[in-house]
Amino acid sequence: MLARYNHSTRILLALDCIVFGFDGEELKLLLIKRDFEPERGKWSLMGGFLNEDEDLEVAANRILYDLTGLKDIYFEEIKTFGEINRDPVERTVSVCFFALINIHAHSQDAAKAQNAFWISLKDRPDLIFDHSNMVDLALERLRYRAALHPIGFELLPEKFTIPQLQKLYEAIYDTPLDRRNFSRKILSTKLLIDTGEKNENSATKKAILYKLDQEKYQRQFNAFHYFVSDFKV
Amino acid sequence: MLARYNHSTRILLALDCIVFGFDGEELKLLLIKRDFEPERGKWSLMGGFLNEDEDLEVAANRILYDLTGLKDIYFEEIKTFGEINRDPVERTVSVCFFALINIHAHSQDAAKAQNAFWISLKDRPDLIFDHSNMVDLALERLRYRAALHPIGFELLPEKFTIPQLQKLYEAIYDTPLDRRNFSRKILSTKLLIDTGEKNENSATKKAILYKLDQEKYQRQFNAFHYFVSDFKV
DNA sequence: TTCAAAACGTGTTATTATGACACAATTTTA
DNA sequence: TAAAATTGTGTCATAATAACACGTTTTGAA
Repeated sequence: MLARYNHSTRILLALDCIVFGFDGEELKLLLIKRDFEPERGKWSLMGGFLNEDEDLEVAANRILYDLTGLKDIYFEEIKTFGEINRDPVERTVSVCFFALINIHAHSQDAAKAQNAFWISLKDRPDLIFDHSNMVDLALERLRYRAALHPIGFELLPEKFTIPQLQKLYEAIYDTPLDRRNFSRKILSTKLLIDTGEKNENSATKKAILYKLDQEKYQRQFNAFHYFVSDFKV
Repeated sequence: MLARYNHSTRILLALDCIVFGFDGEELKLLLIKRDFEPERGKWSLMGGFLNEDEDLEVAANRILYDLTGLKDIYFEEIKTFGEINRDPVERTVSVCFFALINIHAHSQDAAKAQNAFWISLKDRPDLIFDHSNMVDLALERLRYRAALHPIGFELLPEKFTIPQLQKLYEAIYDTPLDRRNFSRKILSTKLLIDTGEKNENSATKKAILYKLDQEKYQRQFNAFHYFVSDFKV
């Protein structure tokens, strides 16, 4: 054994992830129906432990990949939960983060292997440990971020319409938004490119399909936009 | 030994804290001149290890108390740093947070006991490990938060003038602000109460001393205010 | 074939917020 | 007593916002 610090407490470090998805109508969570101990049969977030030879960020990507089959997922760290008794099995400190994915793009097989299911936010069950608190905080953070930064696009397919984007924002904030003001706001960011196509799935007037200007998105990511202008955190 | 998870990796968990202070002119950091190993003689952030019987948040308060003699300090978690080789002594994951204190209110004795000194942000030395990255991130986060939330008050004494507050914001963003627009902005929040007193230390026109409307501050904390309206994150 | 219903795209207007700038008042000191 | 520094308040043109109206496209029922 090499040199070590003279401090006895070494702790199991977990990561727990809130995965948000959007089906066009509602905001959803990818939750695990546990077929393993502890708390078998109950619902929880997807999680895992940090390995000895693994960066924390690498571990987060690994856990997301195991759950969704996707790489390069958008995620943000939220908070590290470290109450003594948060895990009844053993003292565990958990680094918690949320991820945004296109609900139609992930691997069904990967989700199935983890016994994971999409659950509407409005129907969310009680979760084990402090996972419900984590979801509360994730939702708060998502609202905070999405009000100012264009992260909502991460939840949509490559091509999307402005009404779809609006429905997403309405789902995130659980509030109706004015169609005309929202459209003006979004278009003023110049982040959207008209693909020339229209949404053929519509039963009424077909909406214009846009795609994100990826280059401008990366460049302007940190500029405030106030997507939901009357939103108070 | 009670039940444990079947996972071998248990890790030393550290906390590192960026303490910001403001002396009326410049934004400063409370840094440690290390008289202990490792990296004796170099500069670092104040830190410590999480104890077995201690909540993470309690540990953060303990570390801040040991450094400043203050309780109920304003602090926010920033990020958990978990790269494999971030600490050359032993794998250590560090929960990093920043704190804001009134530079004149803390205990000189406590700081002296920790060999801590106030260093202007502009003169900041290289720090050990990844502590310089932590400071960068803390500053970014402070700017982000202070642009939208009235946390700047945490750095000032109980009674302060609007010009003092403006100097603080100018120090945080390292940019000049328009005196008249800033004043209008701040007063429009209705967070300031005129104490009826004036700043007797001034060599010219004495500015009005205000105090924070604590009740309204707590209530409105999460409302956006855009204190620095042309600030881009 | 036509018309009603639903959803989409764009425009108008009053109000408020912002950014740039001017001027008068206070205090100390030369 | 006047100059210099600093503070408090005001103005104005422009931009952003919130509330609201109208015409267009598309489907499907009459």
